[in-house]
Amino acid sequence: MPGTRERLIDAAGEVFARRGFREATIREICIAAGANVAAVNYHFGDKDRLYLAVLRETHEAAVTHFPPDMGVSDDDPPEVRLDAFVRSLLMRLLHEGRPAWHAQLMAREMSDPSPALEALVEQSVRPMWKRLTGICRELLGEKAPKRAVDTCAASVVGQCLHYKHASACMRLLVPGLCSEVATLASHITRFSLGGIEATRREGQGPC
Amino acid sequence: MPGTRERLIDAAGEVFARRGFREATIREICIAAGANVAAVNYHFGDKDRLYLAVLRETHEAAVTHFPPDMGVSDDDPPEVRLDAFVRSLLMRLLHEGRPAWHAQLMAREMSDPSPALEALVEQSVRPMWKRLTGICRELLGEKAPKRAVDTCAASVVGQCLHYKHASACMRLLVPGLCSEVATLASHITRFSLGGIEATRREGQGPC
DNA sequence: CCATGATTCAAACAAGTGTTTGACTCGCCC
DNA sequence: GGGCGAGTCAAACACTTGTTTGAATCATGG
Repeated sequence: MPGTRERLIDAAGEVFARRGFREATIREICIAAGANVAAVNYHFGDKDRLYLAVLRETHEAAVTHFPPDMGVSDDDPPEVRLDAFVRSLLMRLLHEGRPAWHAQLMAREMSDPSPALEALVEQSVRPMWKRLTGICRELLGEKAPKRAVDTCAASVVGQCLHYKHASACMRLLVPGLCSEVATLASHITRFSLGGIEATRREGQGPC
Repeated sequence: MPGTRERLIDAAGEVFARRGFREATIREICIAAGANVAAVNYHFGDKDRLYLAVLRETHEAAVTHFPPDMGVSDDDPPEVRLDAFVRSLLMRLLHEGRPAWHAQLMAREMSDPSPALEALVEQSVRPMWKRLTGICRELLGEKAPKRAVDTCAASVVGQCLHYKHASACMRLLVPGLCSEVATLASHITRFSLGGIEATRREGQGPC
């Protein structure tokens, strides 16, 4: 049985990912960790610093378990790297268990920011964003305007995050749609490649 | 000066849209409405029924102010109707003020459901979903599998909702991107038409 | 074995929440 | 004017939240 501090981070990761920072209660976390309510204050100071510790802790677990490049190299064609990016993000968002906590915490921070958002964006989100915009720029061509690159990247991550953010609604609307992650990833990649190609053609003007 | 009941619904619409059902407090709503805390209990019974009243009230304001067809007819080509759908949804989500409350409440319900989600889906979301899947089916061709129709529709609304759900994050990532609604709508329409076309080609298999 | 510091515990605390109460005010009809 | 019902109000209630407290327990080195 690991120490109380580790059990608290484990339990807090699960509860924060499932209920969000505000909805999660220290009592629920401590019960799940088999610890006393005062343990959080003793080991971390307060709820905020426990949350920051969880963000720091889960970051590594996420990148090692779901490498953002999924094993493809920077020399592979951008279509392959886009597919790897989508597949990695979707798996992080929809998987269950510890390695998925970090992406789910990021998704929650986006739709309901806590004071930790800014640090989280700089630490975790911006590197992924840079990777994605790099892929998009390659697909759009070097002379594509920055705005086209950004909106295309937003379209890609918007499709992926939708299955997390609106999962409760989608389950009611189209039962069973969110279950097959691999199929969803294939669709999003194909859809996005088509969308990026259409954006590229538009930028070149009529010919 | 309208009656207390009307002022409460007005204030509650603004507060619920901005803070969500759980984060909004009766006291904040009552102060904004210039009413006593007991007024909610007197006029609506409890917080839940005030929330339901707000959902009912704002629904009409939304559809009359931002008609989902934006004036285009069912006989217009599906490309035009898709553009109208995207533009209408995006304006609802990103505008400020009373007519936008309903869409923002829907967006909040999706990412953080309250007991009212199911009723809201049946009343407001499913009709819009039916309209969108109809457009997608037309673009994909009649023999397109149901799953392709659903995933394409999800890709379209996912892109739109992203600018609402992740607005705090996107503001940090790409300042200024979320400001020009009309440009965003044009991009999403073009991107989606390209994505749907790619999905259609895939469905027909190699030729 | 015991002293000392780290850790745990039940209990309490202060602040905030939705809700209820009972007195009070106001307008209206007989 | 008097009674009456609808509406309003300050105050309190019951409950949950994060946090603190001070004693009890444990572990470890002398």
